[in-house]
Amino acid sequence: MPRRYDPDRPQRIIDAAIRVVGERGIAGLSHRAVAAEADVPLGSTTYHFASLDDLLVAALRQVNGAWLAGIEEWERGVDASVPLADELTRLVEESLTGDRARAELEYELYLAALRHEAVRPLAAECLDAMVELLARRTGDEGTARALVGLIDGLTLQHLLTGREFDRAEVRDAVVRVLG
Amino acid sequence: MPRRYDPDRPQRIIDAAIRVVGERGIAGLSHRAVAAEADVPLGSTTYHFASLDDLLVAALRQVNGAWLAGIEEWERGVDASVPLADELTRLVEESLTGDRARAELEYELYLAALRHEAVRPLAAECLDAMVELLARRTGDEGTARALVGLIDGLTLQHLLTGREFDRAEVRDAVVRVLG
Amino acid sequence: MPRRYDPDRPQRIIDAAIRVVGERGIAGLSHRAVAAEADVPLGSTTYHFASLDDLLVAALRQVNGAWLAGIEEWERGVDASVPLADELTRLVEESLTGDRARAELEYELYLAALRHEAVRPLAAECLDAMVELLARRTGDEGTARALVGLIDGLTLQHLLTGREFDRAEVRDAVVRVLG
Amino acid sequence: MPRRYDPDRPQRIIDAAIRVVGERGIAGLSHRAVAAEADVPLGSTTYHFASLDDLLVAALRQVNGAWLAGIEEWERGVDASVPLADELTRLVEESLTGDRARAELEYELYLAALRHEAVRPLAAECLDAMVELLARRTGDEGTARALVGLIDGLTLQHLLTGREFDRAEVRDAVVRVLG
DNA sequence: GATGAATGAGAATTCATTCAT
DNA sequence: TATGAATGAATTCTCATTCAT
Repeated sequence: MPRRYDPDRPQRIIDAAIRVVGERGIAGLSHRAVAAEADVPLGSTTYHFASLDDLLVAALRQVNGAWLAGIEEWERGVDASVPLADELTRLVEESLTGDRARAELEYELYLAALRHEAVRPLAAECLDAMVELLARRTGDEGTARALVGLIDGLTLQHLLTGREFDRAEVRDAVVRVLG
Repeated sequence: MPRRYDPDRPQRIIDAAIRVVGERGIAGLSHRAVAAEADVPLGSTTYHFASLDDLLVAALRQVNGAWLAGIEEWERGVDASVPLADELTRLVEESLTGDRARAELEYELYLAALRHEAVRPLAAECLDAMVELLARRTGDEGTARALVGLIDGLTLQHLLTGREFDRAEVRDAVVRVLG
Repeated sequence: MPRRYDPDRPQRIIDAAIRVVGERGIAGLSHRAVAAEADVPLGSTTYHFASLDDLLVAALRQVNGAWLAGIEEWERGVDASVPLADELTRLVEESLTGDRARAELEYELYLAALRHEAVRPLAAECLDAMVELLARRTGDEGTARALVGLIDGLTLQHLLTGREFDRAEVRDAVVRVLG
Repeated sequence: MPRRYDPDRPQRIIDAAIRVVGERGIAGLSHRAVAAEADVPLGSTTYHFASLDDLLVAALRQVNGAWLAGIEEWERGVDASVPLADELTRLVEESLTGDRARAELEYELYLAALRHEAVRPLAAECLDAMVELLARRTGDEGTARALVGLIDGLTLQHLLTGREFDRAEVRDAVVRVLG
């Protein structure tokens, strides 16, 4: 087998890792699985990412980045003439009715951080960024934090129970928290 | 070595499994680890629980039961003369300032449910029970669901960021959701 | 492949480990090599000896035992009418002109103990046993220790330089240490 | 990154290799470990030393050289008015009470030589040099060889058993071998 | 000349599960 | 019924060496 010159192999390994986590969860992440998914030799994954933790963090950092970009795009698209509650409800709805695998991936990040020391800063960073962004709209950090909590909690409920998304109910709760 | 008469060995195995999950997370659950923790032969764990999933479900079912019992005890102790928001804030505070390992264990249940088909009903049951219980107080399921979401989300925030518990802030959010 | 009932498999694994160390040195000891040599599955070696250290210690303990038995046999065969120096010289000669692999194995034990925490007690035990045994003949521990040192050092010299065994020279040195 | 002009990089790699062997033993020697310790790129170690054996031999040759220099310095410092036994005892004492890591390193050379074809000449050279040097004092090669054996054997005993250094005992043995 | 990248082999362990006793 | 033994697959990680740049 020829030795391929492959300058963005690290990036391809990260992408493969994200797909693996998306499909099998963080518990299913392994050097082998990633190597197979990226179609690179096993040793290549450990060459570029010395430990599985390194790879996990690199992958989650990228997921985080994409998530933050999505949020910021949402913010830029917010219509000032529409109540914030409507726009937030839309955000939740799009997250839930869109790619379920992606939503699961994002929440798996949160929960993995509970056990994974190395992942906690990533999750915290995500939370903080979301709070800060919402605080710019609400003018009040406490309210922003409550909103993030509410949204996260409701999203988890839906992911776990499979209940249908109820737009009015979510909107109503958001309105109340906004005060 | 005499074959000991040991009628509650299955229970002791479950208890050991809970300790193992509490210490190492669900990813750290293994027949071997449980057998060592319970001080029973390895074969005993597979004899009483044919697969690791069976053992995991049995353990989580027990954790759930204890959690529900705790909630119900909280409900019985609720002072009708005190605003519900105060009692709920106290509930969150006690969960966060008490045994962190226990809180993590409960949220790890959520994580497991995201990926583990077999665990999802347990998580859903827990959520539904909490909603039902709160609905008895709020008189309204939608509000109860929003409350549960808010509480879960805020608890996760605290577990992940390590931020200090801010009683006034939490209480304020609960008050708003209660309407 | 049928699951063989094989009650003395642990012993066979130890024997295989000794052969492996004999042929490739302690650095060449690996689960794989032992499994192949013993003709058992790889997992079998780790089942019976949880870590490679465990296996190494078990193997060296057996080598030690055989060595001690050899020394004790030598002692029982010592002819009281022959000067001790002659009998000791014979002991060294037999060790050097006999199975070179065995002699190397025994000295590798000594030297491995320098780095291997787990092996040190074994080497020390061997040394102490030899000293005690010789002290019974010399009546004096200090002399016994010097004798053991001399014998070990000369043996190493021969193993390392490949110099021919010079009976008179060795005997002469032993005589002097005996005083 | 500029290509630095670094004419004694090979020497720095050797020094790093000696430190690695000193800390982790010969079994712990690897290109990677040396590259990290010397703070040079991995490829640099294989560029200057084509195989790991080459590097090991270069490192041990240097250790040998330092050891021989130490012995020769000892010889030059020998006080003719002091009995040779006293000076030899001092030599052993200094080796044992000084840097234990250094003493271990020197005896690890012996271990390596037992198994490593390429290292044997180095060990033999060391032994021969010491014998020759002592023979200049004793006037007799056989006695010198016995002395070297005694010293090596006693040193090993102390390294392995951790017994306290007993000056009188060692001196007594040396006196006897000197005849 | 010099070096980062690449790779395939092999290292120790862990493990769920099966099966003979 | 209960359990120690057994096994094969999979785990992470390390490594010597080669090679394209």
